[in-house]
Amino acid sequence: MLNERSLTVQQDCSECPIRHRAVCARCEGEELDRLEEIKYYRKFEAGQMLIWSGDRMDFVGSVVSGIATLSQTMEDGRTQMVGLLLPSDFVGRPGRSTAAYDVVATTDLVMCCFRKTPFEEMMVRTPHIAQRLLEMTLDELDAAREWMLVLGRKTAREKIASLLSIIARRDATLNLRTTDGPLVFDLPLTREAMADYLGLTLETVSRQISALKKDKVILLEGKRRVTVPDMGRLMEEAGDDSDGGLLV
Amino acid sequence: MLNERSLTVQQDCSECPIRHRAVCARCEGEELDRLEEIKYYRKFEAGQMLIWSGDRMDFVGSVVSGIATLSQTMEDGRTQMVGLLLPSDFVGRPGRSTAAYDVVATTDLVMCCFRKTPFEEMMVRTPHIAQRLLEMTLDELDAAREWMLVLGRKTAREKIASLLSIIARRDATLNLRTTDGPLVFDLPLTREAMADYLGLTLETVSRQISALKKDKVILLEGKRRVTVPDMGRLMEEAGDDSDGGLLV
DNA sequence: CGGAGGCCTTGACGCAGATCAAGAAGAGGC
DNA sequence: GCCTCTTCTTGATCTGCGTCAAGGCCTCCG
Repeated sequence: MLNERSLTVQQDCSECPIRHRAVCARCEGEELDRLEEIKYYRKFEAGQMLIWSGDRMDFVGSVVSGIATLSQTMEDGRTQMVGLLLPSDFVGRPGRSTAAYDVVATTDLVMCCFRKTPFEEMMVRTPHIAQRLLEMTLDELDAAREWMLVLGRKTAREKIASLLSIIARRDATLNLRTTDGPLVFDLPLTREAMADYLGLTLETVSRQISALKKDKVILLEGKRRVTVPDMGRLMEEAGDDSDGGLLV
Repeated sequence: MLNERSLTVQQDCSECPIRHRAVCARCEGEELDRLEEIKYYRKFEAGQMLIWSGDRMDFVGSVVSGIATLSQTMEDGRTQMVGLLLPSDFVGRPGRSTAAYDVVATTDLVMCCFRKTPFEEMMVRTPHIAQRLLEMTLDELDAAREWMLVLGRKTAREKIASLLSIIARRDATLNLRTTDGPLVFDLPLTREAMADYLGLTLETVSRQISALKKDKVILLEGKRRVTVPDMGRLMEEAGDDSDGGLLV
């Protein structure tokens, strides 16, 4: 168990892979220099808990690489994932001192952190940061609302298809693929994490994935590698209009 | 049917009931004067559709009085409410030209509107607006995530209790009541709207309300007037910790 | 090589909530 | 007053998904 280990690495902002999508995207010149001064990196291992709901938060930051999940747990153990944190996503809330959710790394993870107080001070003086953060927050709000429809009204099969199509689309944009060929990607989540995201049990997730495979909507290679031969078909299964996909 | 009727009224910002909670909350002096210049009021009737998902949006604004709902509908008619708009809540998204959701007035409604382009221009020059909007958006995001737990993991009874406790708490803060006496309030939603919010059918909503009444968790006077004799009890039924309520 | 522990799949069964259906309770309108 | 329309309640039945249980397939480690 290397639990509390969080390594430090260094990197120049100008070479940062999330430079133009993260909270710093609009900053240039002096603003960026100032951010560069106060930033520091932290590295986490797959499975490690970054933040416990209710804990004091003394930093905020961006995911540089890897994937983390945001989730809530009830006293009796029922848990619901409320967000998926991908590279460039922002963690923490300026103006709030304790964390509202559990944050767990599902893969090895690198974060670019800022101590909260200096960051908050900077936000007041640097409108570019607040503007970008507003834009990102509005996108997250849209994603959360889209997900409310999934959780509230879709069947188990539609839920799985929705999740797969989101991951597929995201993967396609990250890797700059065209959407007309068959898509191939790896599931970044266990069946249990998928269940927590979708409001299902892991058995139901497994059954529905098997069903989609049997019906040739997807192909599986091992348990994690998915091929989508026809994206339109998958989106039909998700119950979405095949034209307008709102989510990132 | 007085469908497209939208009356104009006038009011001074200094006497506005939402002056200190809406998007304009942080503005003073010249900033407020400028906002006052470009604002205009619109009035809608209960049941009227303010905005259709996909429509061009040429304004943004704040709910001054009344209640509206934000919802999404699938092609086959399944609908999910994704937000409840109360006085001071903001409608519309700067930087986006079409509406993402349907907005419907559930009671008579007054909105304080700004044409989108002038508002966007003002936002760039007036950090106080963007700051306040960021704060409000973060609150909404928290509310949406809280609701994801309700939709994904709670039972029908817990869902109803969750909704009632949110409405009760909200009503208590608006009317400055203490939380220890019995609370009385009117449901602002039909059973069907509650079902759309909770991801249930209206029959299930009706049955669970009857069950909570039978178990003396709530008392009913007519179909809409609710009394909560013991708020702690209601929150237990909602599956929440009886101390920490995160929602507004 | 064999055993242990994660992760995943599949089957059998039960139940919470959906669906279908009938009718009650109000609120207007005439 | 009665009629109509909307909203709500309640009952009977059905079904999708949860629950419980068994076992398969990895990978890691001795």
